[in-house]
Amino acid sequence: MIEIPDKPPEGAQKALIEAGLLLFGQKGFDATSTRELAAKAGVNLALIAYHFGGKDGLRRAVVGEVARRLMAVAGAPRSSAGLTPAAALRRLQTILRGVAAFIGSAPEAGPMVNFALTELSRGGAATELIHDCFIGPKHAELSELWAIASGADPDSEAVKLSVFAMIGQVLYFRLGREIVMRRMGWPTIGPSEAGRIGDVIAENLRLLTQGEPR
Amino acid sequence: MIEIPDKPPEGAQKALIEAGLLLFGQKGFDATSTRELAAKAGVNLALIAYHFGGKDGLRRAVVGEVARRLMAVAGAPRSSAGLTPAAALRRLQTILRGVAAFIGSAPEAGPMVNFALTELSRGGAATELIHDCFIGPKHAELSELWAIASGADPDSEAVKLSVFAMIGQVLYFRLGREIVMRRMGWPTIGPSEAGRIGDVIAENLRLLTQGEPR
DNA sequence: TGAATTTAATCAAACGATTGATTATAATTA
DNA sequence: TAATTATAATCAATCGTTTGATTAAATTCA
Repeated sequence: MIEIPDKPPEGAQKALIEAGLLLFGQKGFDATSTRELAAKAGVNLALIAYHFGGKDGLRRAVVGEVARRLMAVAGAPRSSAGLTPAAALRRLQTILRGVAAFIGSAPEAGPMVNFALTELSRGGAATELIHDCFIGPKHAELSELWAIASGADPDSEAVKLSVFAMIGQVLYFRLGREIVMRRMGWPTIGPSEAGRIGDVIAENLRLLTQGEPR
Repeated sequence: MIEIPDKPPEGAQKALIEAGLLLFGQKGFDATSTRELAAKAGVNLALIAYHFGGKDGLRRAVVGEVARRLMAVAGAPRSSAGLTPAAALRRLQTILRGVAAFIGSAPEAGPMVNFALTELSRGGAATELIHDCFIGPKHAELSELWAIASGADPDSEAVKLSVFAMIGQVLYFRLGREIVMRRMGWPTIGPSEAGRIGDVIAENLRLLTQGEPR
């Protein structure tokens, strides 16, 4: 069972969790040794077992911390009742621009996204947790906004799938970072490039929600 | 250096590469032991060193095989000269529908996509290879089609980014498979579900390329 | 108050198990 | 014959974990 700490850990625990988030995300769980973790955290090796019961306990703690941060980033769910289609679109665009900026250029986003997506694609125990406390509610909120903006039914399959597709768009710019940089001829993806990615996503959003259905 | 074999391997080599593709994709490279690989391949342990020089050599061989298969799936690049916008859109939709069907429901797609994306996100030596012989040319072809369909400049940043976003859409349905299934209430993603995903992507494609620019 | 005890945290060192790799020899195959 | 595969043993290195000792603060008790 994975639990979400209500308050951020401190001291050695915090150092180990941060080292885990970084190294697990960069190299993967199995490629990271406990000694490496301890060294990166500046902490004694035995503290992994002491605080988390073992390496896998640290993995669970990292998952919990990721979930905690994601919830903090996402913020409290805002009601979209009474929004005009234009306002709903604007809010969608703002959210996606924020996510694109964070995911594209925030230095801590890389390991976090890598770690989370690896956990998800391997179908570990993290799947349920991350779904329940982040993706589930957030997807529902985005679907509602999408429905208002486009005039469709929020519970329709097309809307729900479109929202997933929209999420996938953004995530790929982190996952395929190297490829994108190479192909675009960008030396890096900084705030400026992330902003231009956000522009394209926002424009896509407008076209997808405002276009005439056939 | 990674090389692409011009003809598919046979015998023990083939068995080992297939085991590698499966296990590396499912559990990750470092989580897979050489003994596990040999057992899954039904082959003796020493043959990994004999044929590939070691575990990492097998990894390179798997990358080469993935590149070979991707090129086979992608097929020869077709010229899009002289296409009408409507025809370009149709071809785009057909390609994406095919990719969605393969990625969404083909059983061998999971480990392959997992493996390839892990290699890409870790920025290993595979990045260059997969980019040069698959993503690069394919992205150029798709950009050309997109440009014809939408009337934009194929070399514009917006078109190139839109094509990446389009690719990201499709990939996410494999990577976030478990999440999508859970949220959609689908027990699995079979040909039927993959088809409906393809429908949404194709419709999105139409809206994105045919919508009025602002 | 002052001594005794408990508790939590940290440490260096070592443990047994597993890892990838190597070796020599035999059997098989083309 | 030459290339390939199987068998089985062994290697050094590294793995995750455990151990017993040490430290410092908190608690209890006389």
